[in-house]
Amino acid sequence: MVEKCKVMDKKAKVLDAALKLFVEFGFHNTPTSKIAKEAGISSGTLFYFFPTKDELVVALYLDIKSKLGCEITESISQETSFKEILKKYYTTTLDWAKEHRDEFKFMEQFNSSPYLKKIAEDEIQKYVKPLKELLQNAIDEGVLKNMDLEILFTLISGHTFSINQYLIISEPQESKREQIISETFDLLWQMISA
Amino acid sequence: MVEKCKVMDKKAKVLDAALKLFVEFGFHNTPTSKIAKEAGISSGTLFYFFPTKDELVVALYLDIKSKLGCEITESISQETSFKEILKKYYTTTLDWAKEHRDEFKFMEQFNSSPYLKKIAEDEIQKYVKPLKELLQNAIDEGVLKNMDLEILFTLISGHTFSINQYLIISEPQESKREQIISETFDLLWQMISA
DNA sequence: GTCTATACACCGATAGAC
DNA sequence: GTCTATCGGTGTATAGAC
Repeated sequence: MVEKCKVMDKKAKVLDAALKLFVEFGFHNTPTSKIAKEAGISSGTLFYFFPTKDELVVALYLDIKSKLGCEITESISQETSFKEILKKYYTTTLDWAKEHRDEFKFMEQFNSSPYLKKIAEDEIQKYVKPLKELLQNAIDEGVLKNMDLEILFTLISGHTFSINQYLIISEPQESKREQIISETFDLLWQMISA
Repeated sequence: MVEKCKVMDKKAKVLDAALKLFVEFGFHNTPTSKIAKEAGISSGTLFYFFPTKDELVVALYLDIKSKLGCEITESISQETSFKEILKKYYTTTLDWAKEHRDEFKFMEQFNSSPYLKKIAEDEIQKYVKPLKELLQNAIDEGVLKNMDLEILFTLISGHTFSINQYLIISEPQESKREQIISETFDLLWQMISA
């Protein structure tokens, strides 16, 4: 047990260091030697935990994805009406992105890179399936416009993503921020609700 | 003149080759030697035109940006009403993305990479300024909801971008495609119009 | 302007001691 | 599990002939 904790700790330190450096310099301009140094370990130890650099990159991505997934699942568990659930989805994602700026930036970089091919399709779907099921129900119940599920999903993701970009760049004060989130959710809702 | 044409031709070939390889393998997994080979020239010649690999990457980005900019400027010149202009903006962007898949994929990769820092802010703004002015006018005239210009711009870009992603992945038939574009534009319009 | 040949730095990964 | 030392491969960029 003690052993395992130690392992996780080192692994986590490597992932932390890698995240920080990847976001600043990009995957390729970040040598494993620098990651090891930043993590406070030797190069040999890094490769003991992650057999290749690629595996490290992928592991980091999956780690972040799962953390965000947990956060969202937890936050929506208390809501009941569909609109409230969706709003929670929206706000939680934006809040998480604010508190985990590097993680978001990294995911963005990863998603639009050829690395994405290395991830199995079902691994990707795992995190979006719950939301898609929710949306399908809402369509069936006449809460949302009767449109193609994939388009609907795309619209919501795109909206969330772009408002997130805006919030990151403009850095509004907390009260202003909440207002923007609330108002842009209303706009989204207006677009997709029946 | 003949000299200049020859130069442009070689440069263009390098940019073509680089685009193709970057999209498939990513920036870092594409050595300059392979770019030169794909372009049918020697490594030395490549560095004669582009002093560093970074400059090549940036030049490619600016080249693509400017081509898309031209296309849009041209296409909207004949429209008169604001709604028609915006729709033309929307459809032209999506059509261009369809015909220039690699270019779009590359821009996406570039935009979410640390390379973006290498581009001057005004260089980026150059291409978005015309649209922003248009939007400001529409707000002032009461055609669009009175909201923050930057948010409005973000919303439109995000919408366009995400529908583009959807169209690329789902590859609908031409008639279906046109229907999707038309309907999603209506959704966008519903969201932003006064 | 274009080529060939090559310098030389760097990086990912391994070997082997502890 | 962790370190140090190092190898082999690769990639950017240059030098110099044509």
